Amino acid sequence: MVLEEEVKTQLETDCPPDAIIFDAEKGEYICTTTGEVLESRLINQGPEWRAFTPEEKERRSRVGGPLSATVHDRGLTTVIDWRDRDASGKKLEPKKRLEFIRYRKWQIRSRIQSSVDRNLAQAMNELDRIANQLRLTRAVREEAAIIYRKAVEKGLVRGRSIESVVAASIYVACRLKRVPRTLDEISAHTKTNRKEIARCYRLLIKELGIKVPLANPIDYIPRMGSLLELSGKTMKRAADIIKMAKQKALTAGKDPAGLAAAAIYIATLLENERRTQKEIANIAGVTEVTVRNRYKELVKQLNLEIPE
DNA sequence: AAGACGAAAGTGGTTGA
DNA sequence: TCAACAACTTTCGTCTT
Repeated sequence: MVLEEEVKTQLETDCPPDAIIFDAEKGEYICTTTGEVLESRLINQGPEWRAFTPEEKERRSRVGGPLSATVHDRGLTTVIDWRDRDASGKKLEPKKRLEFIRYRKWQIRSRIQSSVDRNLAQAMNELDRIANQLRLTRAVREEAAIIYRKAVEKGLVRGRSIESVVAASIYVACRLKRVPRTLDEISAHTKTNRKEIARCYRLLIKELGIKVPLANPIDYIPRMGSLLELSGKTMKRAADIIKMAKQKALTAGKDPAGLAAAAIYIATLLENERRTQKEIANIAGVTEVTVRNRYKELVKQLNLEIPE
């Protein structure tokens, strides 16, 4: 990506630009000489909406950010900070300070300053942070925000860390929107472990009555494929293999990521775009052994001919 | 030397009594 | 709550390219 190349030259470091690699997964720039993580600069997908009708334009083109479920108060207000400091961080003079206390009081009165609000404010921060690192689309974020809101309203967050419930909401949103992210990927960006997030995830589906479509290995292919820099043809091939496997009911109970990995491995062999099992396994978040096992199964059951 | 393969033991999560 | 169980991981030795 051109953009990333540009960023490399702007990073404050002694590393030569061509020694820097970009980890698209984490959104980090890493220096290959020192192993140092230089900066986690991510493209923030800002307001992006279009007006289709004149009325819409009228309504939407007024000042202020877009309405969004990912901001706790839907992005409508400015918050006066509780610290008695000005923008540069200096203490305010006593007189000014009193003034601000007055302002703040009014602001608090003018909003419903419930615990729910405060919880949401913090949660939406977390959500944005994690979603940024996972490079999730706006649609997924909105979905996650809505799910989280419901969870708060149902009192499901009490006794659990905000972060883990947020992470679980994101996971649910990903599943619903068919954006494959594994629990491991999500937990890698949080302080909580996978187990806790999985527990929250189960709670969410149960309590909110959410029906989650079964994870489909095919959904993993485009992303894994692009990380491996495979051609579209190879990805198509991998998808076909999964389809065949599904018809033969070979997919039940198997880790979808492992299946996708195996299908990709086979496709690379068939299309002569060889990748090692290790490369694929790393990206899929499974081990070589699993790739191998699935690969063996698939080849056998589908009677595939693997060229030398 | 790196990759592929497979056996064997270990791990974490689910299920069912 | 516990044990059985399936899928997956870890580890390691061997074979292949």
